[in-house]
Amino acid sequence: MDKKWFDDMEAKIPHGNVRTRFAPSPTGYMHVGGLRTALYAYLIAKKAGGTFILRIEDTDTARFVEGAVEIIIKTLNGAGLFYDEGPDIGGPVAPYTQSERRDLYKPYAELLCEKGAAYYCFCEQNEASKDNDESNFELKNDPCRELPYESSKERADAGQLFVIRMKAPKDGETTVVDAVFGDITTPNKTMDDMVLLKRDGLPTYNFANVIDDHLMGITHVMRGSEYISSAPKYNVLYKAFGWEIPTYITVSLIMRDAQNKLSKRHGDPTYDDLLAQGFLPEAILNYVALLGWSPGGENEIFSLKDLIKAFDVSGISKSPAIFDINKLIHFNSEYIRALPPEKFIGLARPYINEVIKNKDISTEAVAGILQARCEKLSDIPEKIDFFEKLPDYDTELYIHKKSKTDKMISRDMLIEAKKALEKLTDWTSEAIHDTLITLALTLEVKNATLMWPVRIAAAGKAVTPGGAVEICFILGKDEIIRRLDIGIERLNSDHGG
RNA sequence: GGCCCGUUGGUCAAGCGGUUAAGACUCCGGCCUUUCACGCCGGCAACACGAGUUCGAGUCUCGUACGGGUCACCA
Repeated sequence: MDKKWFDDMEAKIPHGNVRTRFAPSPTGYMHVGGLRTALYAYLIAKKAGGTFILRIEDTDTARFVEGAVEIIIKTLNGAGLFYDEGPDIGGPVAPYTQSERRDLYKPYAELLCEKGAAYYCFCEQNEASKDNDESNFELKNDPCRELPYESSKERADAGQLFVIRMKAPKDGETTVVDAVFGDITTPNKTMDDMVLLKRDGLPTYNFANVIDDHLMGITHVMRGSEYISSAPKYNVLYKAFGWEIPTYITVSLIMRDAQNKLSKRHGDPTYDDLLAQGFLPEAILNYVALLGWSPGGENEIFSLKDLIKAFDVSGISKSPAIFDINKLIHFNSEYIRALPPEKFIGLARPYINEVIKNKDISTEAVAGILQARCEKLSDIPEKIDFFEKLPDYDTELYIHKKSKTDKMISRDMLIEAKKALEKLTDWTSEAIHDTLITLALTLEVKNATLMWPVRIAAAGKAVTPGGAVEICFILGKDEIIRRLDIGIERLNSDHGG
């Protein structure tokens, strides 16, 4: 490729103050760690008023997954991490999918060969190094490394199959500067001649990354710590090209426990799994932001907007963090409770309708008693199933020490409650409440002595969302009278033997 | 095995040479209350270990141990 071509490429590079990218490989799902990387990259860009870019790294043709790119796009948009440039929306350095950029990489690899910083390698694919022999870690000297450039080029041009490898320095050391980890210095002799361009003509991840980060004008490169040992090699490439090295921001892994990182294979939930389990995107984002990053203060609740303001690279932790579903649940219930009621009703409706088919039962009213009481939306069905159908409960439930009830007392209370409620024409929460409270007063029993049996008869469950009054109201007069009768009947027959 | 990185309660974490070592989650008490939940009050629980440096070390240095990452024509 001639010099002009390279110059043209250079000329196209945008020079924003801050440009970050999320560069996932389309695997078919988004894991929690990926979401966090995307979030941090987004935050860094937005905090600086910069540009956030989505780039798809699909140079492994063997791993093509149908619909995987759509999942990534859907996730990012769903989480509110809107990118300014990307495969579906384009941008100044399109395309943003590496497979569509395939012809860009080879000229750069060849340029490196020409400069003597890389070489054509004609060896058979080395299957030995990818096997499982754990004792074989030696860096081998590639015989093609010493081949003269001109003759290699001729062989390649003549159609002989080849890969292009980087010529790693043998002496000295390389220092990588990382915004999180500081300076990391490694001896160059531990660097291998990594493949830049594969036999199929496509670049390796490592090479494509360097090329595209440069060509897209990326200023801050964010990635997981699994790439930290490759960073010295990136520096060698940048140096060979004479390009400016971006700011590296390396984040530690998210683990499932002290030994293993979070993985779908081990059954750890992906982002979509979490959504399906009834977690809110905002809660997931908030939790994930705090996994490996600390704002310093005592507040833990951050909207995306708040995060943009608060985020700072200096708060990123070097040590890995264990994903704790309990804490996520905590965030989720906080977010659910903070939702405007109309919003909550909308989210809860499908879960409520799952078990409640009876049209007389108000979804809004059920949602009302639920909002403060659910940690995940998926908890809803089992909490409210009794509204639809009175469970076949045990009369032992009527015995409650703190409320001073036993079966005898409960039966009497139900009879009194039935009488009082039957007379009630104005079926509102207030009216039911007043009626029952007045009744307790008249009977000279504590509120609980009356309320407990009524609630048990109404719900057939020891634990319910909401109290006797709310449940009565929601079920409606007819149904309550019917359930009170059932309760009385059960207690009678229970007693009579 | 080489190279690199990490190590504050069960978990997330604050802490940047002098603190009674924050806070949150979990768990356990108590209060509130018509159950539960919410809310409020309280409690359990930590600087991996060993040498230095220093008047003084969770904080600095070096070792040790443990854990992780990486060593593919995968990303």
